[in-house]
Amino acid sequence: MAVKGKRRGRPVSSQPGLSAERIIEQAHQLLLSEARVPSLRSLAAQLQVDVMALYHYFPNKAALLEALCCTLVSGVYQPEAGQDWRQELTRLSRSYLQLLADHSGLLQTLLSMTSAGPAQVFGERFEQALAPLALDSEQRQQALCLLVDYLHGFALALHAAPGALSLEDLDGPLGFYLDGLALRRAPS
Amino acid sequence: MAVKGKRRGRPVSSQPGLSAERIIEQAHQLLLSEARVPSLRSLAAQLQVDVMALYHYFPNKAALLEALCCTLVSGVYQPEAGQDWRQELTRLSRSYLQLLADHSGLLQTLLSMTSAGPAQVFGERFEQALAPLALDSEQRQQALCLLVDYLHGFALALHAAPGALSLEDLDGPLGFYLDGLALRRAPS
DNA sequence: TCAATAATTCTACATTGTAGAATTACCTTA
DNA sequence: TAAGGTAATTCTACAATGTAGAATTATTGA
Repeated sequence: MAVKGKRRGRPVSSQPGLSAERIIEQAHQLLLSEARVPSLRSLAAQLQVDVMALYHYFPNKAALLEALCCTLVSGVYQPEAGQDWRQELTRLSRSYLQLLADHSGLLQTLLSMTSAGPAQVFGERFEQALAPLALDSEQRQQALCLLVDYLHGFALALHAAPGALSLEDLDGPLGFYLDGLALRRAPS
Repeated sequence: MAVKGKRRGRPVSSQPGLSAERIIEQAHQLLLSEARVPSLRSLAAQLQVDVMALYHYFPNKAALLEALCCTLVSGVYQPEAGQDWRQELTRLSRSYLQLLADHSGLLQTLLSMTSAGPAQVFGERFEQALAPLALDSEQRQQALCLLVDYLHGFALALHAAPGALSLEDLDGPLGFYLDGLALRRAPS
């Protein structure tokens, strides 16, 4: 079914028309307003277009969601050099968790992307924020894994049991983590 | 549709018949063999029973999966008192992660259960393993959150990008975490 | 003996993602 | 300028899924 007996076939190209960008933007809005990944049908309905039109721009739903994920990197905090590393790492973590919480339906997609996604960017910026500590590369790697997977786990908990947990509950464990990092910088 | 024109209505009670236990056990086997949560139809097919028969034992699929989760607690390592806390915490974490990895389709269910599940049990046994450290309760709580959510995040990554990650990749970050804990026990 | 209740199958539906074909507009080249 | 190819769209259809509701048959308690 379509959007109400619209004329079939390619439309005249005067109107703005469909585009990958419009699709993604609309998907993003729906994701935020419904707080879950929209069905292709509801997405198509919002765009006043037949479902199958979406398939002209993306091979399948997963690809569409990946594309959406790629647009989210701007929400990841960019640490400033020269600032307190704890503060910068806290801001970075908060922004990333906020992003995950706002798009919790995308967690799976997020994690299955190997590059160019927010997870990747988080990793890069983590390194920047952590530079002042001058840890060796192995420790940095482990610290990153611990933090990023922790944040993913936190987001998952937030998603699975909403109400039982809130963003503020990040502070305690994050502080604990940061303390551990700090102790490591200055071995007695 | 059923299992091929089986006689309708309640069956004679000589045979073993269906039960919540049989359903859960079969679901568990399918979960392991297909490496994903089975559909109710495939589950019913294995049990040679109509799909709707399952609804006599569970109000819905989520409840069935929760019940399954409850049977998994036996897979969580029980720390022994008097042993090295690092070793015990490592064994505990490994066993829990293994459990999560073997049942990754259940992550969501796992986290939405408020009690009696493996997550709960992990928490309790974490406290036991950590007793020798004599941390104050706030630090214990933070340490637990950090670890458990980390493990959930790790399991999610394992699930979303299989092949990119393996269980051994736990060791680095876990060691990092344990070092942090150790530093905290003996403040200089 | 008979009514209630337990355990089951059958039919049906809404929702989802997606394949394949038909339709119409646009663009290039002869 | 006509024709053939390609781009962008709608339509129809299907399979998979969870689940509601009713029909059917056995068991049990009064």
